[in-house]
Amino acid sequence: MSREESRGRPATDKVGTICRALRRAIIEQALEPGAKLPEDALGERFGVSRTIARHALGQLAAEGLVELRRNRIAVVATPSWQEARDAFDIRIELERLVVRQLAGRLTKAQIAQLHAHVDAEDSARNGPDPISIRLATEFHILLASMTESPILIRYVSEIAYRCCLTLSLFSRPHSSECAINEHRMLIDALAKGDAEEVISLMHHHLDSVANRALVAQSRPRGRDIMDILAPYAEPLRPHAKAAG
Amino acid sequence: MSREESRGRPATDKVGTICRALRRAIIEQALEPGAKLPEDALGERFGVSRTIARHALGQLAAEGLVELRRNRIAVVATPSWQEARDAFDIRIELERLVVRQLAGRLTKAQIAQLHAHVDAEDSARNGPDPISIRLATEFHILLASMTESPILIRYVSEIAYRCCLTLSLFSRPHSSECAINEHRMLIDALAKGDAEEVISLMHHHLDSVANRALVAQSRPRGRDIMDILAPYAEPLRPHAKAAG
DNA sequence: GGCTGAGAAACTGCATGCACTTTATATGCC
DNA sequence: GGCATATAAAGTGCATGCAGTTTCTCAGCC
Repeated sequence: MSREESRGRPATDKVGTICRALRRAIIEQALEPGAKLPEDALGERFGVSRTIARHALGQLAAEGLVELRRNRIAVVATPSWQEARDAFDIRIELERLVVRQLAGRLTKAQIAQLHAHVDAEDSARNGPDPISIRLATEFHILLASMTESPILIRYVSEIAYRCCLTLSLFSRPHSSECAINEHRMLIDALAKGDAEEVISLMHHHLDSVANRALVAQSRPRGRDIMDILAPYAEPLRPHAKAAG
Repeated sequence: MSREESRGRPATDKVGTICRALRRAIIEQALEPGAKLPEDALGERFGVSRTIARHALGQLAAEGLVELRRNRIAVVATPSWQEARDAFDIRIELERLVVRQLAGRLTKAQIAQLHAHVDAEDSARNGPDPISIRLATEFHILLASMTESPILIRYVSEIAYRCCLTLSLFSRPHSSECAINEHRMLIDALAKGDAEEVISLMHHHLDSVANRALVAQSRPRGRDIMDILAPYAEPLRPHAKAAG
């Protein structure tokens, strides 16, 4: 960890800056799913050229936060309910790896850091939903980052952001108390070092989050018109629109 | 799966074309880890401008196949032994999801397709190593693609490619017979539908592959000089080279 | 009034050009 | 000859410009 600072903040990494900004805006729902992201506007806003903005959009698309359609304006991704479910399934497995690796191996400083983060979640509890959702997400990313496994960190972050995005789509007014409590229990179990217990707690926790959010395919708020109307659609005439 | 063709082959997707080509070249070891990838050369080779080549490199870097250092020529990634180990750990979990979801749910056509692929692996057995490694990797990707879960497919593909890359770094002359046999057993178990058995088989299979490749930190062939020399380094003088 | 279609505006796809950084080469010095 | 330094070559970082596509706007028509 000496000369490999590669992922730090290399001098003036404009693309990275824009990515971070957009990522945050998206998970805080400042940019809702479906929101348009024209290269020009982005570039102008961040004081760079379209080239850079475009590159950043490409990265975000690779992470699944942005949808890129040829010759069309990029938009914030709107995951389907099924994709959300899949994302959570994957996330559960990945975070299982995280806690398995971390159980009983955290330093005092790290445990303090985790507690501090949950404290922050606590203070934000009565604030706007998006903020507490973001903080909850970042708790998991903080956890992952303690594994010091770059690959695991990247995947957990990515999938956590994606889940965060779907939360904003499907979740009702967010109820964060229980989640915060579960975070605290998680920390305690990690400190105690009982791997089995931690894994079970994490599984239960993520399952709860997913279920609180995705129960019964709750009305997909910003979803595509075609999907929303699907149950209402009477077969008029085989109109051969997208028959392929 | 009607109007969402987004990831198909949109008209003339130059970036995607270059990505696919490079990806394949990398996992077939036509481009070894550490190989330089100058934007100019790439652009010229594929008949596009640097802009496009650059964009493609960005995507591959996001996948972990390419390393991008500011102001320096991009190179094919050289994962460390630890990263390789981590990658396989993650892969095991992801592929567990795949087979869990697939057990007992494959159509006859799909099973035939899988058998056909293994047949191809068989024919390539006496050919060059890189080809059989690639085919073995693609078997797993084929499997993943049958889940029809875009997220899972993407993650499994990505991690499989990464593992494939590390195989080329650490593996001794590749011995593929057993892997092929394990693939066949996997298909049979999937067809039979015993989820537990399939999961166990897959776990064992991937573990074997990882161990065959990564035993005892076998000499990292193309690794960084500094790492190779680390065990030999005597503390000369605190030269304050990269003390930060 | 509502629908259709032509033209304008807005955007993306991509190549090219210039400034700056790194790397390779050659020169001078000891 | 061996090492440091200057200089050229190669390469990246980024902005800009043009062509082609999509989307918006509004006049014309039923």
